[in-house]
Amino acid sequence: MDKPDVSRAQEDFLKTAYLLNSAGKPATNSEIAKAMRVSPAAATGMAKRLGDLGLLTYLKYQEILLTDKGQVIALEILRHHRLLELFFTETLNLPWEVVHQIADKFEHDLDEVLEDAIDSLLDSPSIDPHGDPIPSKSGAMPATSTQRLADLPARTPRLVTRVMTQEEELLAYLGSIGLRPQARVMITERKPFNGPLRLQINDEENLIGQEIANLIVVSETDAE
Amino acid sequence: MDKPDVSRAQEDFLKTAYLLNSAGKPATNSEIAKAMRVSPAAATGMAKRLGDLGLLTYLKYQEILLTDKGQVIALEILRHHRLLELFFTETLNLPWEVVHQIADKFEHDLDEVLEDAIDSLLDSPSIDPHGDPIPSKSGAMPATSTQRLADLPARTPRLVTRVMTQEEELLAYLGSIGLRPQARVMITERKPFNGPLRLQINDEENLIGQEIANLIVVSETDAE
DNA sequence: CTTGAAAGTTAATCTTGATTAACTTAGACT
DNA sequence: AGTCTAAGTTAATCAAGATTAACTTTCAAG
Repeated sequence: MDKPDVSRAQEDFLKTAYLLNSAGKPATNSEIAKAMRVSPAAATGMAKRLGDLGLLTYLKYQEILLTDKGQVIALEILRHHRLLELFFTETLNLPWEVVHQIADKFEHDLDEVLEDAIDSLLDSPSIDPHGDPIPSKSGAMPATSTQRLADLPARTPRLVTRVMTQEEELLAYLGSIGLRPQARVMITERKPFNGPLRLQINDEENLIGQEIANLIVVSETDAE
Repeated sequence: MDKPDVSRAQEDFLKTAYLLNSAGKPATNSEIAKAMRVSPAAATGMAKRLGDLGLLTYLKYQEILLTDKGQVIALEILRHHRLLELFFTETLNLPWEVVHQIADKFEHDLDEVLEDAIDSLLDSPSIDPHGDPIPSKSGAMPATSTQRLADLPARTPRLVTRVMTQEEELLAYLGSIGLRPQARVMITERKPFNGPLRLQINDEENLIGQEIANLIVVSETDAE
C-alpha cells in the first residue's frame, strides 16, 4: 500500500472531488474547475495525471470517481484540514469563520508527528468547529445526521450538529445569532411558500430564510 | 511601501541570506546554494530574480546584500518561523528538536490573523525554544548575548540563553542532558589543547566537547 | 433531424524553479 | 608570469501547473 507522491494541487483536486461527491453533486470536470477556480482545461489535465497515478478513474465526458487510493488521500487531507480548524479555534480562540482559509494552506504540510500531537491534545476529536466530521486516521468517516433544519416540522426541539458553509461573512453572522453546533433550536412558525422560519435559538427568538435553514443540520432525535 | 509578491522559494532565499549574514558568514552564492541544497546555478538565477525585484543587490562574483525591503521580508519569515516553533512547543509539548522542520513548512503561509493570535497567546515573546530571538512585528531584532560557552572562563556560573543548532539528533541529546535555555551552567575544568570541558548543568556533572560548547550561548552576566 | 449552448478536450504556450554541462573569473602558490 | 582550483556564470533543458484559443461531444429543444 505505497502512497504515490502527490503535489499540493493534486491533493486539492482529490479533496475537491471528494467533497463534491459527499455534497451530493457530481464530481464533473466543470464542477471541480469551478470549485477550484481554475480553467476547465487545467482540470482536464489534472484529471489525466491523477488517472495515470491510479488515484481516480477518468473517462472522457464522464463523472470523475476516486479510486480507493485516491479516496485515502482525500480523506487524509480532509482530516488534516478539520483537525487544524479545531486546533486553531481551541488553542487560539480564533472565530470559526477564519479557520477554514488558514487550514486550507496548512493541510498539505501537516506531517504525522504534528498530526498525532494535535489529535491527542484534542482527544481524538470526531467533529470540527463547523460540525463537519473528522475522518479517523484509518480513513473512517464518522456518521452524521442528515436532518436539515429546513425540513424540520414546527415545534420540534433539536440540537444544531453542523453548519454547512465556509463563507466567512455568513459564518460570522450565524455565530452572532448563536446558530452553531450544540445550540438548541426549535421552529416556532413557518411562513407559507417556503417563506422564512421563526426560530428559537437557545430560547432567543429569530428569523431565518429557507436558504440558510437548509445549511443547518440538526440532531435526528429530540434535544434534551 | 508595497511588498512585492514573493514565492516560497524566494522567501527561503532571503531568509537563508539573512541567516548566513547574522552567523557572520558571507552570503555568497555558493554558501547560499549549499545551505539551500540547490545547485549554484539555481542560486545565481534566484539572486538575479530577487535583484530585479529590488530585494537584494546582486553583483557578479560579489557577496549578496539584502536591501531594506529584502531584509523586511527575511525578518518577517524568521518571525513566523520562530513564533511557530514556540507555539508548537508550548501548545503541544513537542520537543524542540522537531519543531524546526515543521516551522519551515508553515512559515510561508502564516497569515496576519494567525500570527497575531499566536503572538498574543504567547505574550509577544522575544525568543523561541532554542533561544533564537524573534523579530518584532515592526522588524526589530532583539539583542542577544554573544558569549559562547566555549569561551567562558572556568568557575563562572551563567545561564544558557541560546543553542545554535537545528540538527535533530544533536538537539535531542542536548535536551537529554539539560543543556537548553535557562539551564545554569558552570565550567569546572578545561582539558588542555581545546580538549573537552567538564561542566555543571543545573548542578549535574557532564562532559562536552569544544564543538558543542561553541554552539551554546550563555548570559553575559553571572547567573543568580 | 438539426442546431445551438454548455461542457469537455486538445494543443500550444507561459512561468517557476530546478538541473547539468561547459565556460569564465578570481586568487593563491610556485 | 604561469597555473591550478574554487567559485561563479551562462546556456540549454526539464517538469509542473497554469493559461488561452480552437475544436469536439453531449443533449435538450424546436
